[in-house]
Amino acid sequence: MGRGNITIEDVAREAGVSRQTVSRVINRSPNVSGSARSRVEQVIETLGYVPNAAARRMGGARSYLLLAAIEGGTAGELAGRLPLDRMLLEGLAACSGQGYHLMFKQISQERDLASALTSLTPDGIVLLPPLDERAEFHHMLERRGLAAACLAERHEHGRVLPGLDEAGFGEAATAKLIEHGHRQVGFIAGDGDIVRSRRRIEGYRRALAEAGSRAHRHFVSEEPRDLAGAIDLARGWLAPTIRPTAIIAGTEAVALGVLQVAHELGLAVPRDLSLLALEDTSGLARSHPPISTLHQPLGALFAGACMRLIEAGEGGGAIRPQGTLTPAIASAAHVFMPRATIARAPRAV
Amino acid sequence: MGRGNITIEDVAREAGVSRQTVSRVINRSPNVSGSARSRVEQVIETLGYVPNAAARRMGGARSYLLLAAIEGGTAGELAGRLPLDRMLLEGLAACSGQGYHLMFKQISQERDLASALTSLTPDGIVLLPPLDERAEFHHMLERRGLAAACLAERHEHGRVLPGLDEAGFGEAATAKLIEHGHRQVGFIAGDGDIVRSRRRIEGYRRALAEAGSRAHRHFVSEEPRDLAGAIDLARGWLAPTIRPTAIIAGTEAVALGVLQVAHELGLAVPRDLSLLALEDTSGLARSHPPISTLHQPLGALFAGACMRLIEAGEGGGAIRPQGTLTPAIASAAHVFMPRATIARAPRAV
DNA sequence: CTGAAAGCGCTAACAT
DNA sequence: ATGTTAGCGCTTTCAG
Repeated sequence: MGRGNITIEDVAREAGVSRQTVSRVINRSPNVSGSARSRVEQVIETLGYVPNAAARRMGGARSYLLLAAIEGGTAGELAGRLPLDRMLLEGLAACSGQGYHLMFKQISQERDLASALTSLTPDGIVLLPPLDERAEFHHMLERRGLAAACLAERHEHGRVLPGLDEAGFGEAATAKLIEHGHRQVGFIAGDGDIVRSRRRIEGYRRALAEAGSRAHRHFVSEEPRDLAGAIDLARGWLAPTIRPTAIIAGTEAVALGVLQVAHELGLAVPRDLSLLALEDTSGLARSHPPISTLHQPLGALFAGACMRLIEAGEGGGAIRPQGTLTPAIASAAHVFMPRATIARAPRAV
Repeated sequence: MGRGNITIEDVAREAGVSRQTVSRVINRSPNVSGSARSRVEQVIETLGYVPNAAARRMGGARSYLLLAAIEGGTAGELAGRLPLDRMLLEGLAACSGQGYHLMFKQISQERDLASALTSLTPDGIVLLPPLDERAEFHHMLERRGLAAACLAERHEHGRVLPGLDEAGFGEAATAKLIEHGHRQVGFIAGDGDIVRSRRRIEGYRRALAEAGSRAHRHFVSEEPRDLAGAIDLARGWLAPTIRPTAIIAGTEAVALGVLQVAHELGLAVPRDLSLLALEDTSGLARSHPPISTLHQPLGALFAGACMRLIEAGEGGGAIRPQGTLTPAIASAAHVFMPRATIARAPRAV
């Protein structure tokens, strides 16, 4: 027994069957008689047997390991890019529910990916943004026949591409306000991923242009704003007579800042000003009034990606290449949290 | 070559040595001639060889895997307890720098721990709070001869116990304010881990009592406060003539709330009111004025715990039991970030 | 449906 | 200093 752990051998002996039968039971092979199966399951329970993951992999089968690839950079640099804490917890829940393990790894170059793959031989890999846009990575994975997944897919030029649809996200947020009669909609980017902010603004512009508004020429702040920056900007926008009737805030800090300025200026929210935040935090749920959000549920999207990878693996023993992955149906790309900061636009501006 | 990966065998053949010599090179064994070593290293580089982690474990040696045990619960429940995103990133950096892998796992009961250990056979395990106080877990690890580490240790009743010294943390924060002449120091707990908040308050009380103050009888809020709650409370405290001259805020939200109330009431910060937050976030660094913090660098503490585990393993081939772990010298238990919200107490209250 | 044999890639232990 | 041998625990063959 080597290090004293209970092995498949122990279970086999105790149950009076061969190792192979035990193996079939733990791998849910159909070719096991009911009696043998129940006996083995009984012994497994009694002995508290747990298969050794490394040995399992060595047998040449699945590794029951999923890899989540994070972009390179220090903790400080990556701060706020992705809600890694939620993704970790929700991904863990999805994986361990299926008997899978989950491991995160920072990947900068192709060789990092190659090392991780040969060293760990995962059954699948989730390319977290912005790695999901690196064609080289997809190629390498395809070459190795490894299942890959992204948080979501976007539709562009009639094609389906990997990556979050940030433009669509910005568009949807804007549409939500337009629905309520707003035309003078402002957009303030928060600090975080600048690239993603830009894309959201594209969508915002598109939606406003289609609605015949020109607000996107005056009321956009592309540069990242923190609380103080948002406050400064909001004062400039909201004090004049001609002002936005609704503002989209990229982050919690921006939303709180705008809300504060509205208070200062005596603007009632949402009567005089509607407010929509693009991330969902506890602070927003508890402000006065609580702030409505349209956000990407990245934790759920990540868990969904893990599930798809697992299903792809379970499918036929062999792991299907990335192309055959089922679409991200598990969770919506964005979720609206109606709270108390969206109302119909006032008649005149 | 099985799945097409380069194995130690390929390297050995190419370098004209035995597998064992290659193994010795990658494991930094001293018993290799310079010529053989350089030849092997050359081939490894050329072929891009990376050892297979599973096979390495199977060889009976180290697994080069560290496990971080998180308490059970959903992502929502655990929100804000621990800065898992930072810990993940900083831990990853520490581990991968040493050729180690890092895996997080939620552990609720003993059997979860047992499963994780037999399934993954990690070389060491970090018990994240509050798991670090579960004696059963320590016992199990000791029984298995597995190295364990916590984020930090605390000193209590003359004994060294696992776990963060939350009381000492609260005490240090209070002392910092007392140093500046404050006696009327308030404490507002944020939402998050209630148990930890309580302990901090213990330390806070102790420090004030020793300084001969009775402020801790009036100006303590044990119950978790969010932004709105903090604002309500702060209004009650700061409007009267007899009021705290300094406030310790458990979280960012609380600190920002207090600051807002100070503004409302025309209290200058820090002239009329000093403010110290117990967590360090970008929002605090950017408020007006930026808020001073005394915080636990949990990311760094976690990375330090990983390093200690790795060193313990490297030490003598066999992994040393937990008792022999070196203390957490890598990083201080708390870090003071002087910004602009602490000043000497006003003369009269 | 079940068992026996062979081997995954690596490293301890033992030789040399 | 280096090579040889024997597994680690499991799963894939391939036979019954």
